Amino acid sequence: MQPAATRLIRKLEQYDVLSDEEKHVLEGLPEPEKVVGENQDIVVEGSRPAHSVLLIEGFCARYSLLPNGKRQITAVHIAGDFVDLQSFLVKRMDHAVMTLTPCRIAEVRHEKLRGVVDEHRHLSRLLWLSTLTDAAIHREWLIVMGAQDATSHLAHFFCEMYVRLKAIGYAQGYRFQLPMTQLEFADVVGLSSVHVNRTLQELRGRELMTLQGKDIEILNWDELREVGMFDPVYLSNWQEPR
Amino acid sequence: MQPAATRLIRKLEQYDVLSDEEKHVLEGLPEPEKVVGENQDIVVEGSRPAHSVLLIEGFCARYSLLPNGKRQITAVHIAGDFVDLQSFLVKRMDHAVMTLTPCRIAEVRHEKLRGVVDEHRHLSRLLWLSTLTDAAIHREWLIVMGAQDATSHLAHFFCEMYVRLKAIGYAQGYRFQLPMTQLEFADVVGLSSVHVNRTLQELRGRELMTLQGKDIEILNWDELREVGMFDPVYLSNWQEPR
DNA sequence: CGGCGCATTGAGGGCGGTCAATTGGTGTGG
DNA sequence: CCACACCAATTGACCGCCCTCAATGCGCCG
Repeated sequence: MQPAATRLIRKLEQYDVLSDEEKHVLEGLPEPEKVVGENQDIVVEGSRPAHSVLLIEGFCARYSLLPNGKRQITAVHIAGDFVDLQSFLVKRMDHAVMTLTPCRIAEVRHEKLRGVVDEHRHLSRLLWLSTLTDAAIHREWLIVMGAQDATSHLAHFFCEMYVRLKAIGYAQGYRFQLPMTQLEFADVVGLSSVHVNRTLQELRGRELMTLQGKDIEILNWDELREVGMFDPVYLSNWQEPR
Repeated sequence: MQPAATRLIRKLEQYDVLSDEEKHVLEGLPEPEKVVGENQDIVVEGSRPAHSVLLIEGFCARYSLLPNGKRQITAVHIAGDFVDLQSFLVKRMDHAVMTLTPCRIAEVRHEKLRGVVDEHRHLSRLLWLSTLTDAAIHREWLIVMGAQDATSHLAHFFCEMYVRLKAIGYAQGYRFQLPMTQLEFADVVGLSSVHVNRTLQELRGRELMTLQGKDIEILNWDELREVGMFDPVYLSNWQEPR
């Protein structure tokens, strides 16, 4: 079994148990792995891809550029995420996806995906569910963006990334790596990088977390959660097995 | 044919042509219509509904309440929208849905939906697509929320609502009804109602639009679009027929 | 060693928030 | 028909969060 399929299987097993046959079907799905450097667009706005991208290793961001020159990051993707599964059903990309780090990716051709979705009801629902989880994260970001201040917003973001990274085994205790610059944080939370910097100092000063380069340690999970008003249900809200 | 099914069919026909058989299947889906007064919760946060709600007539809002006392509206739904289709696959509602006006709704039981989705690949994809359109709107709201100022944000919101209402025949020329209070606008755009009020005065003062009570008229579409950096592609970005 | 990108700091300003009062429209009961 | 209650819209005053501009430090790499 190639690693790309492993990733995909593990991803969908988050949602429900897979039969051996289903796993076998999934193994045939991804194309051979590719390696991409950092700060590269892997999906271009306005394009009309014939495949979706499965992220095997690394970090990516979905983003849009506005006429006023600002960039808004609308999602941060980690290993195992289907970065643009929606492009399977949607005509044209209304945003771009770039790598934040060097990445290993595998493409999944829509043509093949179509076959799997049409033939395997259960897998089809799981893939649908995976886009619904994306939407749930979008909604949560919207809530935080609209109703929380800078400190709270950043706290929430770090809580979310911690939970998601922990879930795929990318955290040791309360330590994890988040290879993003403060400018990228700023484009996630809709603040200036200057203010992000000051807010990070506040989070450090309150001894909620440390952040040096890419290395983060959460020092006080309970309080960080409270400051960020973070409730992780939106991240793992799928139906139980059947 | 009952009106509820008509609505659902028209909704999916936005995405692709439906066969007579498919239409027939959809006709059997909605339960008898219900009427709900304004400011009522029709989906409760934390609940685990056995049906999804199809909005036949009226306006609804998805919203979340935060520990800090604020309310964030994450979506505004209009006639024809499937208000919580995602609850079909997601365990528990992570937000609530309330009526903004008196509404006519029809429930669609998940049990029945499951049958349709399993038996009809094409309909299944169209329903999936409808949740992807919701997600696209979420992303767009995120972008606007994070990267545009108050004037621009409200202009964008009115552009979006105009295009969506126009598409279902709810606008005459550049006039339409949007039965929301300024406080509700505020909870959409993440501003205080005081500032919304002042921003509306600016939009009026620049002769971009009028707004008296529920009645809106767009006076200068091109400039309103430009101010709001509004590009409607995200609203109708689905694949062509097949 | 020099260059470059990122982090950090300072100063000043503006957008939008909060608090509070007033106006106005609408529905209801006397 | 008027009085009153209630809710939405509006206005004013003041404040604070976050922005912009700009300079400085700092680590990494060629």
